[in-house]
Amino acid sequence: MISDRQAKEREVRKDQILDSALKVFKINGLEGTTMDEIAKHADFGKATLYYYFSSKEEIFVELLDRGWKTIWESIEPVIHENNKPKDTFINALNVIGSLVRNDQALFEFLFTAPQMMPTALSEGKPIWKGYQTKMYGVFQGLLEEGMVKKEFPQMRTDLLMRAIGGLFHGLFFLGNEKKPMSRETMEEFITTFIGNYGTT
Amino acid sequence: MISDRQAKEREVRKDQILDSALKVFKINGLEGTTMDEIAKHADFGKATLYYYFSSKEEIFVELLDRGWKTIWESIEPVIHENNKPKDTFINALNVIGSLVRNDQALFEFLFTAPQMMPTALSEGKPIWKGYQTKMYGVFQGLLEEGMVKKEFPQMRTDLLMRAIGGLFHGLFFLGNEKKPMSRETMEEFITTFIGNYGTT
DNA sequence: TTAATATTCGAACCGATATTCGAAAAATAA
DNA sequence: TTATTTTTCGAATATCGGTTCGAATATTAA
Repeated sequence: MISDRQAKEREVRKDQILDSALKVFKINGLEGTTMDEIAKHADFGKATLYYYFSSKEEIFVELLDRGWKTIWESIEPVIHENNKPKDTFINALNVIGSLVRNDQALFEFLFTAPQMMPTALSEGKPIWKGYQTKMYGVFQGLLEEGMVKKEFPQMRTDLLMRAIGGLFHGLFFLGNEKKPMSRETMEEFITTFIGNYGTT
Repeated sequence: MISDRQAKEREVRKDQILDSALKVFKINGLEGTTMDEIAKHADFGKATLYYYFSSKEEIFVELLDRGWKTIWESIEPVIHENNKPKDTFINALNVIGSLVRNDQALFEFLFTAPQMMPTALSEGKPIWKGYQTKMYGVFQGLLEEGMVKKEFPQMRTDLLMRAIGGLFHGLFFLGNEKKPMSRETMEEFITTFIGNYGTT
Protein backbone atom coordinates (compact mmCIF):
# COMPACT_ATOMS: atom_id res chain seq x y z
CA MET A 1 0.00 0.00 0.00
CA ILE A 2 1.24 3.43 -0.83
CA SER A 3 -0.07 6.43 1.01
CA ASP A 4 -0.81 9.63 -0.79
CA ARG A 5 2.15 11.37 0.74
CA GLN A 6 4.42 8.45 -0.04
CA ALA A 7 3.50 8.64 -3.67
CA LYS A 8 4.23 12.33 -3.65
CA GLU A 9 7.61 11.81 -2.04
CA ARG A 10 8.44 9.20 -4.57
CA GLU A 11 7.60 11.67 -7.27
CA VAL A 12 9.89 14.20 -5.67
CA ARG A 13 12.72 11.71 -5.72
CA LYS A 14 12.10 10.98 -9.36
CA ASP A 15 12.30 14.67 -10.07
CA GLN A 16 15.53 14.85 -8.18
CA ILE A 17 16.97 12.12 -10.35
CA LEU A 18 15.70 13.71 -13.54
CA ASP A 19 17.14 17.08 -12.56
CA SER A 20 20.47 15.50 -11.85
CA ALA A 21 20.46 13.67 -15.15
CA LEU A 22 19.92 16.98 -16.87
CA LYS A 23 22.73 18.68 -15.00
CA VAL A 24 25.17 15.91 -15.74
CA PHE A 25 24.05 15.93 -19.32
CA LYS A 26 24.65 19.66 -19.59
CA ILE A 27 28.17 19.29 -18.20
CA ASN A 28 29.29 16.06 -19.79
CA GLY A 29 27.13 15.66 -22.84
CA LEU A 30 25.08 12.62 -23.65
CA GLU A 31 28.03 10.29 -23.96
CA GLY A 32 29.64 11.39 -20.76
CA THR A 33 26.48 10.96 -18.75
CA THR A 34 26.82 7.84 -16.63
CA MET A 35 24.51 6.38 -14.07
CA ASP A 36 27.27 6.84 -11.51
CA GLU A 37 27.42 10.57 -12.15
CA ILE A 38 23.68 10.96 -12.07
CA ALA A 39 23.55 9.04 -8.80
CA LYS A 40 26.28 11.16 -7.27
CA HIS A 41 24.54 14.40 -8.19
CA ALA A 42 21.19 13.13 -7.01
CA ASP A 43 22.77 11.92 -3.80
CA PHE A 44 21.56 8.36 -4.17
CA GLY A 45 23.29 5.07 -4.63
CA LYS A 46 23.51 4.00 -8.22
CA ALA A 47 21.38 0.95 -7.57
CA THR A 48 18.64 3.12 -6.17
CA LEU A 49 18.16 4.78 -9.50
CA TYR A 50 16.92 1.44 -10.74
CA TYR A 51 14.26 1.45 -8.10
CA TYR A 52 12.78 4.49 -9.79
CA PHE A 53 13.67 3.93 -13.42
CA SER A 54 14.11 0.68 -15.22
CA SER A 55 17.02 1.89 -17.32
CA LYS A 56 19.17 4.83 -18.19
CA GLU A 57 17.24 5.25 -21.37
CA GLU A 58 13.99 5.50 -19.49
CA ILE A 59 15.35 8.45 -17.60
CA PHE A 60 16.00 10.36 -20.79
CA VAL A 61 12.76 9.34 -22.37
CA GLU A 62 10.87 10.54 -19.33
CA LEU A 63 12.72 13.82 -19.51
CA LEU A 64 11.63 14.15 -23.11
CA ASP A 65 8.06 13.08 -22.44
CA ARG A 66 7.54 15.52 -19.61
CA GLY A 67 9.30 18.32 -21.43
CA TRP A 68 7.39 18.05 -24.66
CA LYS A 69 4.17 17.70 -22.74
CA THR A 70 4.95 20.96 -21.01
CA ILE A 71 5.64 22.64 -24.30
CA TRP A 72 2.45 21.41 -25.80
CA GLU A 73 0.31 22.38 -22.85
CA SER A 74 1.83 25.84 -22.81
CA ILE A 75 1.12 26.40 -26.44
CA GLU A 76 -2.32 24.92 -26.67
CA PRO A 77 -4.25 27.76 -25.02
CA VAL A 78 -2.55 30.29 -27.24
CA ILE A 79 -3.49 28.57 -30.44
CA HIS A 80 -7.14 28.61 -29.49
CA GLU A 81 -7.24 32.34 -29.06
CA ASN A 82 -8.34 32.93 -32.64
CA ASN A 83 -6.18 35.84 -33.54
CA LYS A 84 -4.71 36.32 -36.95
CA PRO A 85 -2.48 33.39 -37.83
CA LYS A 86 0.59 35.55 -37.77
CA ASP A 87 -0.14 36.86 -34.29
CA THR A 88 -0.88 33.41 -33.01
CA PHE A 89 2.31 32.21 -34.55
CA ILE A 90 4.38 34.83 -32.83
CA ASN A 91 2.59 34.40 -29.55
CA ALA A 92 3.25 30.71 -29.59
CA LEU A 93 6.91 31.31 -30.33
CA ASN A 94 7.03 33.71 -27.44
CA VAL A 95 5.52 31.17 -25.13
CA ILE A 96 8.21 28.73 -26.04
CA GLY A 97 10.78 31.45 -25.70
CA SER A 98 9.77 32.12 -22.14
CA LEU A 99 9.88 28.44 -21.32
CA VAL A 100 13.40 28.34 -22.64
CA ARG A 101 14.35 31.39 -20.63
CA ASN A 102 13.12 29.62 -17.50
CA ASP A 103 15.13 26.51 -18.03
CA GLN A 104 17.64 26.81 -20.81
CA ALA A 105 19.31 23.49 -20.07
CA LEU A 106 16.10 21.52 -20.23
CA PHE A 107 14.95 22.93 -23.52
CA GLU A 108 18.28 22.75 -25.16
CA PHE A 109 18.13 19.10 -24.23
CA LEU A 110 14.63 18.72 -25.62
CA PHE A 111 15.56 20.30 -28.93
CA THR A 112 18.91 18.66 -29.45
CA ALA A 113 18.83 15.28 -27.74
CA PRO A 114 16.66 13.63 -30.38
CA GLN A 115 19.42 14.07 -32.96
CA MET A 116 21.86 12.48 -30.59
CA MET A 117 19.80 9.44 -29.60
CA PRO A 118 19.27 7.29 -32.62
CA THR A 119 18.27 4.38 -30.41
CA ALA A 120 15.89 5.74 -27.82
CA LEU A 121 14.26 7.83 -30.47
CA SER A 122 12.89 5.35 -32.90
CA GLU A 123 11.61 2.78 -30.40
CA GLY A 124 7.89 2.54 -31.04
CA LYS A 125 6.81 6.19 -31.31
CA PRO A 126 7.36 7.50 -27.81
CA ILE A 127 4.98 9.94 -26.16
CA TRP A 128 7.14 13.00 -26.68
CA LYS A 129 7.27 12.39 -30.39
CA GLY A 130 3.52 12.77 -30.47
CA TYR A 131 3.62 16.18 -28.86
CA GLN A 132 6.45 17.26 -31.08
CA THR A 133 4.53 16.24 -34.15
CA LYS A 134 1.40 18.03 -33.02
CA MET A 135 3.40 21.16 -32.36
CA TYR A 136 5.01 21.20 -35.76
CA GLY A 137 1.63 20.54 -37.28
CA VAL A 138 0.16 23.57 -35.61
CA PHE A 139 2.98 25.84 -36.68
CA GLN A 140 2.85 24.58 -40.21
CA GLY A 141 -0.90 25.11 -40.24
CA LEU A 142 -0.58 28.66 -39.01
CA LEU A 143 1.97 29.32 -41.68
CA GLU A 144 -0.33 28.01 -44.37
CA GLU A 145 -3.31 29.99 -43.18
CA GLY A 146 -1.27 33.13 -42.83
CA MET A 147 0.24 32.62 -46.24
CA VAL A 148 -3.10 32.72 -48.04
CA LYS A 149 -3.99 35.81 -46.04
CA LYS A 150 -0.78 37.42 -47.21
CA GLU A 151 0.51 37.79 -43.72
CA PHE A 152 3.72 36.06 -44.57
CA PRO A 153 6.08 36.27 -47.50
CA GLN A 154 5.05 33.90 -50.24
CA MET A 155 7.33 30.94 -49.82
CA ARG A 156 7.01 27.22 -49.53
CA THR A 157 5.64 26.75 -46.04
CA ASP A 158 7.78 23.74 -45.29
CA LEU A 159 10.90 25.71 -46.07
CA LEU A 160 9.70 28.75 -44.17
CA MET A 161 9.09 26.39 -41.31
CA ARG A 162 12.61 25.08 -41.40
CA ALA A 163 14.03 28.55 -41.72
CA ILE A 164 12.16 29.89 -38.73
CA GLY A 165 12.99 26.79 -36.74
CA GLY A 166 16.64 27.28 -37.48
CA LEU A 167 16.46 30.98 -36.73
CA PHE A 168 14.84 30.35 -33.38
CA HIS A 169 17.38 27.73 -32.52
CA GLY A 170 20.22 29.98 -33.55
CA LEU A 171 19.02 32.87 -31.42
CA PHE A 172 18.47 30.83 -28.31
CA PHE A 173 21.11 28.18 -28.42
CA LEU A 174 23.99 29.17 -30.66
CA GLY A 175 26.96 31.13 -29.46
CA ASN A 176 28.42 30.99 -26.01
CA GLU A 177 26.55 33.78 -24.31
CA LYS A 178 24.94 33.36 -20.97
CA LYS A 179 22.36 36.13 -21.25
CA PRO A 180 18.91 34.86 -22.12
CA MET A 181 17.29 35.99 -25.31
CA SER A 182 14.75 38.67 -24.52
CA ARG A 183 11.23 38.62 -25.84
CA GLU A 184 11.73 41.91 -27.61
CA THR A 185 14.87 40.83 -29.38
CA MET A 186 13.35 37.59 -30.49
CA GLU A 187 10.27 39.30 -31.88
CA GLU A 188 12.42 41.79 -33.65
CA PHE A 189 14.33 39.08 -35.43
CA ILE A 190 11.33 37.01 -36.30
CA THR A 191 9.37 39.94 -37.66
CA THR A 192 12.38 41.19 -39.54
CA PHE A 193 12.44 37.85 -41.22
CA ILE A 194 8.79 37.33 -41.94
CA GLY A 195 8.33 40.97 -42.79
CA ASN A 196 5.49 43.37 -42.13
CA TYR A 197 3.06 41.93 -44.56
CA GLY A 198 -0.02 41.76 -42.41
CA THR A 199 1.16 44.04 -39.64
CA THR A 200 -0.68 44.05 -36.37
CA MET B 1 60.41 1.99 -48.26
CA ILE B 2 57.13 3.07 -49.71
CA SER B 3 56.70 3.54 -53.41
CA ASP B 4 54.74 6.44 -54.79
CA ARG B 5 51.91 4.25 -55.88
CA GLN B 6 51.85 2.47 -52.54
CA ALA B 7 51.44 5.75 -50.75
CA LYS B 8 48.59 6.62 -53.05
CA GLU B 9 46.87 3.31 -52.41
CA ARG B 10 47.24 3.79 -48.73
CA GLU B 11 45.55 7.13 -49.08
CA VAL B 12 42.71 5.54 -50.98
CA ARG B 13 42.21 3.05 -48.18
CA LYS B 14 42.17 5.82 -45.62
CA ASP B 15 39.50 7.57 -47.64
CA GLN B 16 37.54 4.37 -47.77
CA ILE B 17 37.64 4.17 -44.00
CA LEU B 18 36.71 7.81 -43.56
CA ASP B 19 33.80 7.47 -45.94
CA SER B 20 32.56 4.47 -44.05
CA ALA B 21 32.86 6.24 -40.75
CA LEU B 22 30.70 8.99 -42.15
CA LYS B 23 28.08 6.60 -43.44
CA VAL B 24 27.87 4.77 -40.16
CA PHE B 25 27.68 8.06 -38.35
CA LYS B 26 24.83 9.21 -40.53
CA ILE B 27 22.89 6.02 -39.85
CA ASN B 28 23.69 5.39 -36.22
CA GLY B 29 24.72 8.73 -34.80
CA LEU B 30 27.90 9.42 -32.93
CA GLU B 31 27.16 7.05 -30.09
CA GLY B 32 26.14 4.22 -32.32
CA THR B 33 29.25 4.46 -34.43
CA THR B 34 31.54 1.59 -33.46
CA MET B 35 34.82 0.49 -34.91
CA ASP B 36 33.15 -2.79 -35.76
CA GLU B 37 30.53 -1.07 -37.86
CA ILE B 38 33.02 1.14 -39.60
CA ALA B 39 35.17 -1.88 -40.38
CA LYS B 40 32.23 -3.80 -41.73
CA HIS B 41 31.21 -0.97 -44.04
CA ALA B 42 34.78 -0.38 -45.16
CA ASP B 43 35.20 -4.09 -45.76
CA PHE B 44 38.25 -4.40 -43.54
CA GLY B 45 38.95 -6.27 -40.37
CA LYS B 46 38.52 -4.12 -37.31
CA ALA B 47 42.18 -4.46 -36.42
CA THR B 48 43.17 -3.15 -39.82
CA LEU B 49 41.63 0.20 -39.05
CA TYR B 50 44.35 0.61 -36.47
CA TYR B 51 46.96 0.19 -39.13
CA TYR B 52 45.67 3.40 -40.70
CA PHE B 53 44.45 5.36 -37.73
CA SER B 54 45.74 5.26 -34.21
CA SER B 55 42.34 5.57 -32.62
CA LYS B 56 38.68 6.01 -33.26
CA GLU B 57 38.96 9.63 -32.31
CA GLU B 58 41.67 10.22 -34.87
CA ILE B 59 39.27 9.11 -37.56
CA PHE B 60 36.75 11.73 -36.61
CA VAL B 61 39.33 14.42 -36.11
CA GLU B 62 40.74 13.75 -39.54
CA LEU B 63 37.26 13.97 -40.99
CA LEU B 64 36.86 17.34 -39.32
CA ASP B 65 40.29 18.60 -40.28
CA ARG B 66 39.90 17.75 -43.92
CA GLY B 67 36.37 19.03 -44.07
CA TRP B 68 36.98 22.39 -42.49
CA LYS B 69 40.08 22.85 -44.55
CA THR B 70 37.96 22.34 -47.64
CA ILE B 71 35.43 24.86 -46.46
CA TRP B 72 38.06 27.45 -45.72
CA GLU B 73 39.85 27.00 -49.00
CA SER B 74 36.59 27.30 -50.90
CA ILE B 75 35.66 30.48 -49.18
CA GLU B 76 38.98 32.24 -49.18
CA PRO B 77 39.09 33.31 -52.83
CA VAL B 78 35.59 34.74 -52.57
CA ILE B 79 36.38 36.93 -49.62
CA HIS B 80 39.27 38.51 -51.46
CA GLU B 81 37.12 39.63 -54.33
CA ASN B 82 36.43 43.05 -52.80
CA ASN B 83 32.79 43.39 -53.50
CA LYS B 84 30.38 45.06 -51.16
CA PRO B 85 30.34 43.23 -47.83
CA LYS B 86 26.81 42.06 -48.36
CA ASP B 87 27.58 40.56 -51.75
CA THR B 88 30.68 38.89 -50.43
CA PHE B 89 28.67 37.55 -47.55
CA ILE B 90 26.08 36.01 -49.80
CA ASN B 91 28.64 34.69 -52.21
CA ALA B 92 30.47 32.97 -49.41
CA LEU B 93 27.24 31.44 -48.14
CA ASN B 94 26.53 30.21 -51.62
CA VAL B 95 29.92 28.60 -51.84
CA ILE B 96 29.24 26.71 -48.67
CA GLY B 97 25.81 25.88 -49.94
CA SER B 98 27.20 24.21 -53.00
CA LEU B 99 29.66 22.25 -50.93
CA VAL B 100 26.80 20.99 -48.83
CA ARG B 101 24.84 20.08 -51.90
CA ASN B 102 27.76 17.96 -53.05
CA ASP B 103 28.08 16.02 -49.86
CA GLN B 104 25.22 16.58 -47.47
CA ALA B 105 26.31 13.91 -45.02
CA LEU B 106 29.82 15.23 -44.64
CA PHE B 107 28.80 18.78 -43.97
CA GLU B 108 26.03 17.88 -41.63
CA PHE B 109 28.70 16.04 -39.73
CA LEU B 110 31.07 19.00 -39.82
CA PHE B 111 28.44 21.37 -38.51
CA THR B 112 26.91 19.16 -35.87
CA ALA B 113 29.61 16.81 -34.61
CA PRO B 114 31.49 19.47 -32.63
CA GLN B 115 28.50 19.91 -30.33
CA MET B 116 28.39 16.20 -29.79
CA MET B 117 32.05 15.57 -29.04
CA PRO B 118 32.86 17.07 -25.67
CA THR B 119 36.11 15.11 -25.46
CA ALA B 120 37.77 15.15 -28.85
CA LEU B 121 36.85 18.75 -29.29
CA SER B 122 38.75 20.50 -26.56
CA GLU B 123 42.03 18.58 -26.86
CA GLY B 124 44.68 21.18 -27.64
CA LYS B 125 43.03 23.30 -30.34
CA PRO B 126 42.79 20.92 -33.26
CA ILE B 127 43.42 22.04 -36.83
CA TRP B 128 39.79 22.18 -37.82
CA LYS B 129 38.99 24.50 -34.97
CA GLY B 130 41.40 27.02 -36.47
CA TYR B 131 39.61 27.03 -39.79
CA GLN B 132 36.25 27.22 -38.13
CA THR B 133 37.33 30.21 -36.10
CA LYS B 134 38.75 31.97 -39.12
CA MET B 135 35.55 31.41 -41.01
CA TYR B 136 33.32 32.78 -38.30
CA GLY B 137 35.68 35.72 -37.99
CA VAL B 138 35.31 36.53 -41.64
CA PHE B 139 31.54 36.33 -41.57
CA GLN B 140 31.32 38.44 -38.47
CA GLY B 141 33.67 40.99 -40.04
CA LEU B 142 31.57 41.20 -43.18
CA LEU B 143 28.50 41.70 -41.07
CA GLU B 144 30.14 44.54 -39.19
CA GLU B 145 31.40 46.27 -42.31
CA GLY B 146 28.08 45.89 -44.02
CA MET B 147 26.28 47.15 -40.99
CA VAL B 148 28.02 50.51 -41.00
CA LYS B 149 27.36 50.79 -44.71
CA LYS B 150 23.68 50.18 -44.01
CA GLU B 151 23.61 47.09 -46.12
CA PHE B 152 22.13 45.07 -43.31
CA PRO B 153 19.39 45.74 -40.82
CA GLN B 154 20.75 47.45 -37.75
CA MET B 155 21.07 44.70 -35.20
CA ARG B 156 23.70 43.36 -32.91
CA THR B 157 26.07 41.61 -35.25
CA ASP B 158 26.63 38.68 -32.94
CA LEU B 159 22.93 38.02 -32.81
CA LEU B 160 22.52 38.52 -36.53
CA MET B 161 25.33 36.04 -36.92
CA ARG B 162 23.56 33.46 -34.82
CA ALA B 163 20.31 34.08 -36.59
CA ILE B 164 21.76 33.61 -40.04
CA GLY B 165 23.70 30.60 -38.89
CA GLY B 166 20.54 29.05 -37.57
CA LEU B 167 18.61 29.97 -40.69
CA PHE B 168 21.21 28.39 -42.92
CA HIS B 169 21.30 25.29 -40.82
CA GLY B 170 17.53 25.07 -40.80
CA LEU B 171 17.26 25.34 -44.55
CA PHE B 172 19.89 22.75 -45.30
CA PHE B 173 19.62 20.28 -42.51
CA LEU B 174 16.23 20.42 -40.84
CA GLY B 175 13.26 18.44 -42.01
CA ASN B 176 13.41 15.06 -43.66
CA GLU B 177 13.50 16.01 -47.28
CA LYS B 178 15.97 14.50 -49.66
CA LYS B 179 15.98 17.26 -52.25
CA PRO B 180 18.99 19.56 -51.95
CA MET B 181 18.46 23.21 -51.22
CA SER B 182 18.86 25.17 -54.44
CA ARG B 183 21.04 28.24 -54.70
CA GLU B 184 18.08 30.37 -55.70
CA THR B 185 15.94 29.30 -52.79
CA MET B 186 18.70 29.86 -50.32
CA GLU B 187 19.42 33.33 -51.63
CA GLU B 188 15.76 34.15 -51.53
CA PHE B 189 15.51 33.24 -47.88
CA ILE B 190 18.67 34.95 -46.85
CA THR B 191 17.85 38.18 -48.64
CA THR B 192 14.31 38.09 -47.33
CA PHE B 193 15.79 38.02 -43.90
CA ILE B 194 18.52 40.57 -44.23
CA GLY B 195 16.33 42.78 -46.37
CA ASN B 196 17.04 44.89 -49.39
CA TYR B 197 18.92 47.58 -47.61
CA GLY B 198 21.89 47.91 -49.89
CA THR B 199 20.48 46.07 -52.84
CA THR B 200 22.80 44.95 -55.59
C1' DT C 1 63.75 -17.61 -55.90
C1' DT C 2 64.51 -15.78 -51.42
C1' DA C 3 64.53 -12.07 -48.11
C1' DA C 4 62.46 -8.11 -46.48
C1' DT C 5 58.68 -5.24 -45.94
C1' DA C 6 53.87 -3.91 -45.98
C1' DT C 7 49.22 -5.23 -45.05
C1' DT C 8 45.49 -7.87 -42.98
C1' DC C 9 42.78 -9.81 -39.37
C1' DG C 10 41.12 -13.42 -35.76
C1' DA C 11 41.45 -13.73 -31.25
C1' DA C 12 42.36 -12.00 -27.01
C1' DC C 13 42.45 -8.23 -23.69
C1' DC C 14 40.67 -4.83 -20.74
C1' DG C 15 38.49 -0.84 -18.88
C1' DA C 16 34.25 1.38 -18.43
C1' DT C 17 29.66 1.22 -17.28
C1' DA C 18 24.83 -0.43 -17.36
C1' DT C 19 22.25 -3.68 -14.78
C1' DT C 20 21.14 -7.18 -11.14
C1' DC C 21 21.22 -9.40 -6.48
C1' DG C 22 20.51 -9.84 -1.93
C1' DA C 23 20.58 -8.17 2.19
C1' DA C 24 20.27 -4.14 5.36
C1' DA C 25 17.93 -0.07 6.96
C1' DA C 26 14.04 2.89 7.36
C1' DA C 27 9.33 3.74 7.42
C1' DT C 28 4.68 2.22 8.15
C1' DA C 29 1.02 -0.74 9.87
C1' DA C 30 -0.96 -3.81 13.33
C1' DT D 1 6.59 -3.84 20.18
C1' DT D 2 6.46 -6.87 16.21
C1' DA D 3 5.41 -7.71 11.45
C1' DT D 4 5.18 -5.94 6.93
C1' DT D 5 6.27 -3.04 3.35
C1' DT D 6 9.10 0.43 1.19
C1' DT D 7 13.47 2.28 0.23
C1' DT D 8 18.48 2.11 -0.07
C1' DC D 9 22.88 0.60 -1.65
C1' DG D 10 27.50 -2.20 -1.66
C1' DA D 11 29.02 -5.58 -4.14
C1' DA D 12 28.75 -8.63 -7.85
C1' DT D 13 27.74 -9.57 -12.79
C1' DA D 14 27.37 -8.90 -17.73
C1' DT D 15 28.16 -6.61 -21.78
C1' DC D 16 29.89 -3.69 -24.96
C1' DG D 17 33.39 -1.77 -27.59
C1' DG D 18 38.08 0.29 -28.15
C1' DT D 19 42.65 -1.35 -28.40
C1' DT D 20 46.56 -4.67 -28.71
C1' DC D 21 49.03 -9.02 -30.06
C1' DG D 22 50.94 -12.14 -32.94
C1' DA D 23 50.78 -14.71 -36.53
C1' DA D 24 49.39 -15.18 -41.47
C1' DT D 25 49.25 -13.36 -46.10
C1' DA D 26 50.40 -10.47 -49.86
C1' DT D 27 53.48 -7.40 -52.01
C1' DT D 28 57.92 -5.52 -53.26
C1' DA D 29 63.03 -5.71 -53.53
C1' DA D 30 67.34 -8.21 -54.43
